[in-house]
Amino acid sequence: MRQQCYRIGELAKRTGVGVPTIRYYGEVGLLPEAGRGPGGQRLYESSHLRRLMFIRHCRKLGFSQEDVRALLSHANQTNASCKQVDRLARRHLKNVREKIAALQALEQALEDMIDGCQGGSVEECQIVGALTVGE
Amino acid sequence: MRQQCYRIGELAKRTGVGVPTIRYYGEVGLLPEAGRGPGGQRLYESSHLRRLMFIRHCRKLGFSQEDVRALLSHANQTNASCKQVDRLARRHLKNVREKIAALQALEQALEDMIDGCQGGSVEECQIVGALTVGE
DNA sequence: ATAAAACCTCTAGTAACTAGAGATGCAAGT
DNA sequence: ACTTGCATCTCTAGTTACTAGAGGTTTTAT
Repeated sequence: MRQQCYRIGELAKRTGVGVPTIRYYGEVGLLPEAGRGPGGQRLYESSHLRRLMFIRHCRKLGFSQEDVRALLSHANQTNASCKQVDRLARRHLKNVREKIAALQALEQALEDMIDGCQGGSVEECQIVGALTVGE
Repeated sequence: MRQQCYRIGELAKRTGVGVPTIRYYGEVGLLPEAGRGPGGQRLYESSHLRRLMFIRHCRKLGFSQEDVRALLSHANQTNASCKQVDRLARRHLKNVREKIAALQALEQALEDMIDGCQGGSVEECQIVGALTVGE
């Protein structure tokens, strides 16, 4: 009645997280360190698998490592209210929206710059001009 | 008939680039190293001022350091065609648009997650659920 | 038995700065 | 002349989140 064990490569395949990255997560404490086999290899259990999946989803959604830590600690207190989780998600959404807005402004500026360019020499180039004078 | 000279703090004030960043740009070769005064202080000339402005505008538009290097070298060959510059700007615009699209997908995913959350305990929280099961 | 694949540790590199320590330089006030 | 205080200097290390590589051991398959 022993637990199912995965070696690091197996875990990598099942989660889509690279092998070095898994080791790295162990080092920085995102993923508890695994037990070791006789030859020194890491042996992970299904709890690791679940946790690593969770981490991967968070990272895919762009949460920072710090956020992931917080989310993990909240997610494991099953009885607590999910207010904190909600708050974190909303804050992150706000960040994402701000980034989008900034990038859209950038997009506009680049479009204007490119539209102004008629070809020709650098001397007359609107792009270079815009970058030189700016603002 | 000597050139106007700026010390690093003055340059920082005029360009809005931080003092350590200016020194850093010197180190990595984005900005030519300045001459030194008797006490060893950097003394910049108006050419530095112009170049630093150019760099700052580029960085504000999100060009990478590598891009800035390329833009600078093109901008200084005044007779060359501005094709390269145009190409760089377009490539960058493409990157920006891709980033926007990715972030918008993210935004949607986060909105869905947050909308599903009814408050209550972590155990029933849709956010935690989504992060755990994912995909 | 041997060869290949997977694993191990450790160090260093990425981008683009930012922060800090500890030592001078310089201009102004007493 | 002296002191105060800000600006500047050099140098090292830290940030984020990994990724790459060297060089060695273990496991697995033939």
